[in-house]
Amino acid sequence: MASALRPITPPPALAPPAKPAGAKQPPRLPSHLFHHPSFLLLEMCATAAEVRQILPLVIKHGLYGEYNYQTKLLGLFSRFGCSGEAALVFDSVEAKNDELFHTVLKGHAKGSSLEAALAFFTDMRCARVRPVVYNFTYLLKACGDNSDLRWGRDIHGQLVVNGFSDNVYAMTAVVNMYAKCRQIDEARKMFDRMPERDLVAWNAIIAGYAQNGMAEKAVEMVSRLQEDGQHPDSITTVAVLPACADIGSLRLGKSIHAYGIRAGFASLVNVSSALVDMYSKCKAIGTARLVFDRMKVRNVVSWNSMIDGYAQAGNAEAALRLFKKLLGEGIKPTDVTIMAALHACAELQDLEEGKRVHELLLHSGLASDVSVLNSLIAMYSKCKRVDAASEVFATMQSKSLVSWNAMISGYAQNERPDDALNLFRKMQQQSIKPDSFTIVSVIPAVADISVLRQAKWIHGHAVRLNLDKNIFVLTALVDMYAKCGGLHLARKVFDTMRERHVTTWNAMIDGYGTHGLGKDAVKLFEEMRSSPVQPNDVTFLCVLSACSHSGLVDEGRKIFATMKRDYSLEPSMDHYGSMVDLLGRAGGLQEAWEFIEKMPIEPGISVFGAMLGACKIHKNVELGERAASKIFELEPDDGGYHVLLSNIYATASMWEDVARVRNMMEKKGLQKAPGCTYIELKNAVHTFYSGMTNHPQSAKIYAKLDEIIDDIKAVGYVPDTNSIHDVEADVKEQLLNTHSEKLAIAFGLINTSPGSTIQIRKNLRVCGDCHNATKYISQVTGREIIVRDMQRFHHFKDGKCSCGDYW
DNA sequence: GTCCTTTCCG
Repeated sequence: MASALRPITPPPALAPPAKPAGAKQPPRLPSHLFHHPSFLLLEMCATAAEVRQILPLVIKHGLYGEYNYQTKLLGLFSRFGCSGEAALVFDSVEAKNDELFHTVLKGHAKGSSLEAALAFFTDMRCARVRPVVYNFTYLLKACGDNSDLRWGRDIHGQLVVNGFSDNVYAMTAVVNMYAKCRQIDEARKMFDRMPERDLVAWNAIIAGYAQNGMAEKAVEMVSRLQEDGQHPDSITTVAVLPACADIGSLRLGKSIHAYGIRAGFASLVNVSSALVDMYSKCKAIGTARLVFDRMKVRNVVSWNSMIDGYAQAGNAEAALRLFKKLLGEGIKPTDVTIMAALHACAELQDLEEGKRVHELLLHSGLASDVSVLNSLIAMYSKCKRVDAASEVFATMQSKSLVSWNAMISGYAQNERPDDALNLFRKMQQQSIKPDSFTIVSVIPAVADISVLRQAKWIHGHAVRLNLDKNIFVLTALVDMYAKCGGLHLARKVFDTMRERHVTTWNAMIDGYGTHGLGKDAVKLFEEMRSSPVQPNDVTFLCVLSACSHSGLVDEGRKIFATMKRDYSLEPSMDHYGSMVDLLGRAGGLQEAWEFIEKMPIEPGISVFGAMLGACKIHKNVELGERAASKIFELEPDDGGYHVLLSNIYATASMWEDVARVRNMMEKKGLQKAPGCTYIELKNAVHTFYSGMTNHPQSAKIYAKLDEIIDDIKAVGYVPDTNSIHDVEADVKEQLLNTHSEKLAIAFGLINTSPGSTIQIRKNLRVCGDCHNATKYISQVTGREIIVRDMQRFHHFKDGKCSCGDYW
């Protein structure tokens, strides 16, 4: 547009002859001659800057005093939110007639702010100008667009006072306003009160239902309008198609498509775009693409519908391909385009592509769009770049609730639970009220910290916010309680739920599994099979790992077989890994190896990893070496697997091989993640590393540990020094005795009252000697000790562990 | 001159 304005000199043929300085003004044009080029240019203006560019031309030709020009300029300035300039023009008009007031009001209502429109409306009433119907329709539209229910009601009241309550136009606007302000029942009430309803009124109520999540009602109203003797038009179609998508009824969507074809408007851009959207939301992405490809005319909404359709369907590659095609065709992306592209980058965890979209966004004029920036936060978080996300969050000029939620979720997903919780507190300090998304984002952070007291604290928040009926919140609570050691609380929440998602069942089954209650996991899985919700691929991972942790080999085998047979689910690499774990852990190393050889897909790292772990438990050097060599081919730089292999050698006292692996690690610069154990005490989480002496209570802790070790030795504890070499026997013992698990337990014993449960968390797998020692400690102290490690829970009580020493 | 399609955080 700006470039179209560059030659602001009118064409010579129409330009008035140049006048020497001091010559008298050109004669005023009669008002019907407003087709002067400058008037046309004004009509083309899309920004205030463009109007200002043309204004000198208007003045130069003495047209500024023309009534038509004044009206036009007023309309433009008020539309572009330039109230000062609008007031200037307005004041310069000598004889202000009603029409002038109406034009200005329209401008304000259509383009600039609702406040400006309302203020002007008040001025207009003060000037005793009689309002007309479309004053109200414009004002109501502005109220609806701003979701301003209070002013909407006010204007509705004034409309009634002025006697327009039987006017179809006015009442349609009222219906629309209430629907946009999410007062769909009130909208319906007004609709029912209308003395007569034209198609536009019907369309308004249909769209209202569709936009308020009442898809069935929207569909019902389409039937009613036909009973009323009217015929749905293209707008009806466009309004009701999102409702079909909402219901997920392809059949219904197709019948509307067919109607559109019969009625001859199926190929309109808006209808086709809505069809693309409907088909992709009804999981018929191929049909969506077919409709899209057949479109003769497409607008950016058509592209957005298709791109987002792919992104939502999980076909991120196709989404990005189409996004690039859109850019290639020179179409200007909108906020929705960018959001869909970012969504696809997040899904693929494609940071480089994500950065390119970010770059594009900076030059697109959408750089301060809150929704787009929220998507950017999500994209960086999913690509494991939470610091980049946090930078976006910090520099946003305005934030919405979604921004806070996205950032909290980003921290929670990236193992930064403390940052997630701090942000959750901060938003409340700023009086921003959390919603169900916030709670669902914070809960995994609490689960990560694994402190039951905090779990109850966040649950309390959910209750106070009245969000404890939300199925997503409840599912997150089930998962969290299980991960915080409160398995019975998880089940309690689970049992109160009237509706459950597949993820709800998965969380509970996995909870039983990680707590070593394999039989309960299988039982719940059977219950699920006869429930309305059917298992998915994740369900099988949960139940198979539950079987594995409890040694339920036959059950696991049977369940694995049902996967494909009963549910047509193709086992993934992780499922095969679970099966190898199940067989191998139970001692069937040969069977596990044969299972790997018979796999229909090329076995990957998770499969050999499970094999290696089983070899460690059952001290099988030969198969362990074979599994390890496969792993090092696939992933040469993982420290954890090197340590596992070296431990297998150590258990077999093959010290030269231990040294060889350690050497290899050193050469590759690999390190074993340092083991550490967390324990919470009075709102603070204490972290212990092996051998650390810089804790304030170190002296007391080591003294307590000495005392305890003596006690447990007296009842039969023998330190397992097998895996240590090259040092004297007493040093070996000393090394074992300073493991982080033991330090944390000693700390717990000192600082908690006798008889209370001690709960700790280890970042890696719990060590064999510590596991054994903890059993004895539970016996001699009469304490219950709950240990969460990387994989599962161990409940120690009266000298026994819930895992049955099988982990 | 009133009605409509694509949207971020589980």
